[in-house]
Amino acid sequence: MTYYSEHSKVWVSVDCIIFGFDENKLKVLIGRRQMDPGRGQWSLYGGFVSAEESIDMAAERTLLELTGLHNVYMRQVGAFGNVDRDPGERVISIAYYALINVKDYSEKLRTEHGVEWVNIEELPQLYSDHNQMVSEAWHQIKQRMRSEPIGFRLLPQLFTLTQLQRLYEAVGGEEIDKRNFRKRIKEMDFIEKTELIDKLSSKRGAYLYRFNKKAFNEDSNFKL
Amino acid sequence: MTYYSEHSKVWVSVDCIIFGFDENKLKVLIGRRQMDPGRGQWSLYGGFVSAEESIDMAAERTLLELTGLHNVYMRQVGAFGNVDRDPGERVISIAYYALINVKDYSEKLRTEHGVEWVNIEELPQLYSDHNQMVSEAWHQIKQRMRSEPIGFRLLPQLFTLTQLQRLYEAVGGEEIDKRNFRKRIKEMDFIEKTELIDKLSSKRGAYLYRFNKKAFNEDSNFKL
DNA sequence: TCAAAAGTGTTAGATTTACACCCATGA
DNA sequence: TCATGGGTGTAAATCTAACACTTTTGA
Repeated sequence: MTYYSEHSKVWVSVDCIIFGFDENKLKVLIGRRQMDPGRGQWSLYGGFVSAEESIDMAAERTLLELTGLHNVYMRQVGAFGNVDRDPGERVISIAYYALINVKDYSEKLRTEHGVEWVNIEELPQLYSDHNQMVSEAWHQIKQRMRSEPIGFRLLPQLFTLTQLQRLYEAVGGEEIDKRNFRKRIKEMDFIEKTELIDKLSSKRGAYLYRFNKKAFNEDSNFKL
Repeated sequence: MTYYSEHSKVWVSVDCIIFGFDENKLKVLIGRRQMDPGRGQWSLYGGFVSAEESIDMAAERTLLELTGLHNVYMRQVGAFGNVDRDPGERVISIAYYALINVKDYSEKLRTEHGVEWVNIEELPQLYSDHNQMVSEAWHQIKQRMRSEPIGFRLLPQLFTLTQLQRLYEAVGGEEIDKRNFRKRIKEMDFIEKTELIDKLSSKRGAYLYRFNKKAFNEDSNFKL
């Protein structure tokens, strides 16, 4: 308290927009808020930033606490700091989004925490300014997914081209021409066709592909 | 202190990356830090967020304090929150960038505050993580200037096409073909040619243009 | 008279978009 | 046998990028 003691401090929290992709829809993980004020309202999952951790670490810790997952793709959305954004106290919150494969999140843990995957187009009203955070995060991944190969984080390691296309359609919010899409994919050598065939989603079966991160780092140019 | 009292609070500050354009260069306003720790180091201009103001208001207040300017284009860059980013105490800082016309900032006020316009390519080492803030802010305006007509904020109301081109070159960091540039400008009807001629920067003289905001809002499609 | 900046069109190449049919299989 | 999703190529249109000379005028 030596330098800045004449200034007042505030609570700082992090809120996580956890994106998943399932049933051809972009989903967000939300739950009922467990504390006052606003107990019982739909909400993003968040937590307070403690004195000994960076804001990035706080976001990672919060995500880990909820999902048990490490090494997740997370990026900051921005700080939300209206004075009355939280109905209880003055809290500044920093939003982060995370991209996970829904299959990596155990149903058991999910239900234990009482959170649910909800279609991003059908979100209920959320606590505080959380809807705004989600919109902003969605906007950001829309942009970023065109120029960086981050979409794969939302898919299993092996995926079909149709799955990949549906993902891009769900995030971008509009249909994509199948042939044009596949043409562009074929130009990216780091999206590798395997000899494996997925028989779950069609009778004929579809080739499974994988994203080769190492090949991407050498070759590295992505554009969709 | 009723709801969240078990959690610790932190100081939150705002730091302003104030961009200007002069002598065909993108410039940033920096000054010598007036307080400990780090007194005397080159630094962005900033201030603490008080309990009664939003973070956006804190940024506006800080900018007003330094420049006397209202209604400036300001956007949040993001939150910077490493534990030891500030050498004195744990402070989370939210960076904002502002775009101003250097002519709108009186030399008198500027010297009173002891700040200077420095070419963004030639910035010295700045206090704390301020260089990182500047890089990130620069990156963001580079992106945004291609899709939104915000560059005009850095120019006088009346400007020549060469000035506009030099601005885009300075921000983008690469040369632009003159004819292609002017072709695209001509397609945007909200960039209006006036009958006025600027004789300062060339012997022959160049037509002055103005950005018509109202026309833009009706017509509205910008791409550079 | 010459240096310095203003102003002006065309063309080749690259990129983007639109579009329709056959294939393989399980039910 | 038929409904379902998998897989494939071409052509027109649009966009982008490259490029050079004439004009004006103050010094």
